[in-house]
Amino acid sequence: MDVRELDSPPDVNRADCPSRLVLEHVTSRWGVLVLAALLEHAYRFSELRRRVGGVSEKMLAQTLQTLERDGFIHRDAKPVIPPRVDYSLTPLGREAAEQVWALTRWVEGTLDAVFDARAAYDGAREAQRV
Amino acid sequence: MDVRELDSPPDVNRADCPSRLVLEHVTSRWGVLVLAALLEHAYRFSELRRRVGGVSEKMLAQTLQTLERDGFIHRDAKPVIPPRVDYSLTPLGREAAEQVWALTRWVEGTLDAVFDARAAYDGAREAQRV
DNA sequence: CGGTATCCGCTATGATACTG
DNA sequence: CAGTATCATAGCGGATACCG
Repeated sequence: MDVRELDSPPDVNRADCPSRLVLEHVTSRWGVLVLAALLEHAYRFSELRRRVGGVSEKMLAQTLQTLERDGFIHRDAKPVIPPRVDYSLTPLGREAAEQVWALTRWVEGTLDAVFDARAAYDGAREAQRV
Repeated sequence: MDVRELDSPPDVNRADCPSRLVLEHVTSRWGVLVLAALLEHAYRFSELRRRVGGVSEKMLAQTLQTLERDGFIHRDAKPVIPPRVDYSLTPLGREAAEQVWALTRWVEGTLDAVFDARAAYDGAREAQRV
């Protein structure tokens, strides 16, 4: 990975860059949490809804559809009554999930440092205002 | 405008989990691109604005303030006329930037697979509708 | 159970104008 | 140059109701 590659063909810098969209799908508010949950094991719809705190049916369905369409999630709808649908990660989705999960863990590990930084920032601002 | 936010107890699954917020800061639309740019070298405000395609002054300022407050970015305002302000990564910010940059590169590398998956998904839907 | 359809408020984002 | 202030708007996300 060479950062200098960004210099001339800065695709990521174009507003319509397609990778930006995929990135936003996997790093979206619910995308991160869904991927993280499915890293454990497969989940049914309502299980997933309980597992991921605070997500509405609509947003869960939407997130799952987006990630399924991108090839990150496999949807297995069983033709039984009552309906049963299992969601799991595809190999591609597992890679994605591991990346965002690593990032999540890193963030959690640096939370203390972030809080310190915020306190320093806010403190400096407060002092300046007086 | 107050950059500060409310803090709350841990657990990624809770909607008010603070790490979720930090994660959203670094993976935000402009956060990703700003961090990636600063991975190269320090930038001035307007340089950064040109470097990151399509960002408004307002959003760039807001993104920089948020990331500065979290301790990811260092702001160096020189008391000269005309004003000159340099932005660079802190050690913590460099770690963050490397993570999101890795994720970005991974996404770019899987774009073809994602497009294939989308074509298959859309094709199946189309066939089903007929 | 596992969704879809509809309405709607809120916030993130953006365009423009202005300031130190 | 490096922002801030103001206003306008699109679309994210939630609540609710309904369907197979």
